Amino acid sequence: MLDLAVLRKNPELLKKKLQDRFYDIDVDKLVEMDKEIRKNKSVLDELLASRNKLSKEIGKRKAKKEQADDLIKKVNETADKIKKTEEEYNKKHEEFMNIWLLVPNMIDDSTPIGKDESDNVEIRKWGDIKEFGFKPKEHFELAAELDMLDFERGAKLSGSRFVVYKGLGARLERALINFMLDLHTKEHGYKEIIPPYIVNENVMVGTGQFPKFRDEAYETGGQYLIPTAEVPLVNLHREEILKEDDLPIKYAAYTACFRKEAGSYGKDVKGIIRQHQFNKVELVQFTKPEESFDALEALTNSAERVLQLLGLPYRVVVLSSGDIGFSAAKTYDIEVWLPGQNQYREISSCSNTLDFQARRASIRYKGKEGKTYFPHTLNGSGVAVGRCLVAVLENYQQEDGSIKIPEKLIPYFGDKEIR
RNA sequence: GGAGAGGUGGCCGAGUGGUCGAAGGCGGUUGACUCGAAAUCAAUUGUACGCCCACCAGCGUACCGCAGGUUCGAAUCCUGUCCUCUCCGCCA
Repeated sequence: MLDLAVLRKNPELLKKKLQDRFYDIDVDKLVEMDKEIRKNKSVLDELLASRNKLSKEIGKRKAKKEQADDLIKKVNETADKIKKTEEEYNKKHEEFMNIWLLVPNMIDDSTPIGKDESDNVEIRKWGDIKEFGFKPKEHFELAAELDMLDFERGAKLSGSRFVVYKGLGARLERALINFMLDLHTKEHGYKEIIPPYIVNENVMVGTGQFPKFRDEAYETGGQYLIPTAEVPLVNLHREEILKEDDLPIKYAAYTACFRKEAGSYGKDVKGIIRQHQFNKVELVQFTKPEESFDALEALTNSAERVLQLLGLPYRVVVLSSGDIGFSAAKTYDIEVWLPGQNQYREISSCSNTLDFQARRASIRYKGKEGKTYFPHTLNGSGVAVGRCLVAVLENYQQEDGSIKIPEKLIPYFGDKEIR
């Protein structure tokens, strides 16, 4: 949620920012609605004030055992008007919020303007792309030969886009999770969290999934399966006022994630690149506003270190205005090199949402002088575990179809190779 | 799943229809004392929205889990709902 001050003081800026994202929202109408709501509020407050005053007067008279019928009559005359004004105010306010919650964050000036992912800008590359003396296979071919992934049985149990990890496949996934969590908690200063996987509706609103992306979420008994640990981690401090000294707060969590992937029909149908359920290690930070962009760099670097230590080549791109997510002002995607696909694929997405989520979830902190502020929230994958497993398989495959395990992962995996 | 108790400000805790945004305590902040700290004393200390002025400030409204209702007036009464705790049952 944006600061209403933008709407009141600089609607032209908001219009431009929405245009950059190719959003079609009637800003003038919002300005008009906001004005009307404030007017209503003033009228309502005055009515209530006069009622309160009279009621107190009645109380005083009754205490003195005096008649107050004339005052009661007077108050009763305004009762109808108060009710009507209040109802109208509530209705208008709700109408306004229904639209306001659909307004995306304003992109930062460093976010390139562009219509989609083809306008993302490469920032840097890391690692040497290995020359194979043979045609590298895709991960699902390798996994099939090594009996690591079972798509048929995944489909039997749960339908398409579900998979069963088997044997060394399951072990490799688990090793990656532990490796990542240890790295972030022991070396990057994150506190490990195991959050609930099912959350309430307002929690989904807090991080920006709802109301706009309701179709993406699995619902269960009026609650929702988390599409990312970002949701419970950011909302951990919803409706709280933190202390300035508490910041920055850094959380890391491994969770399964659940997404309906509506609208991605026909995309990535083979393998585990796009699943309804997948594992992810997530990083979240709460920072002071002036520190959030430095924190975004640090958070992205922390995610990159996972790939560096595993020896997986990648590049970092900054997302364009047409590709960036709803809540983010600036986002770096980390794309890992997949030799089997012969292309870079997203393995992490690191975003600064500024105070957008903090406002939605009502997360504040009290500064040293006693004023309350909204912290900035950041989130990033550190990294997507399934896609990381794909990257390990494809980058470390040998001509005979076996997989070498990256040096740093061996203590976690317990073997030097899979064959 | 059954039975009972309870949800009040950062925390503890009083308050059962009227000057209660709410006693008291703890904590926080500021000042005095002190070379400094502790102790002590004094003052101050909720959130959101709106109005007004932006030097400090000031005014109004709402909020005592949440949503309704009764009433001139609700933290207090009524209804619904959510949550927490205790005991029993079940269970990883």
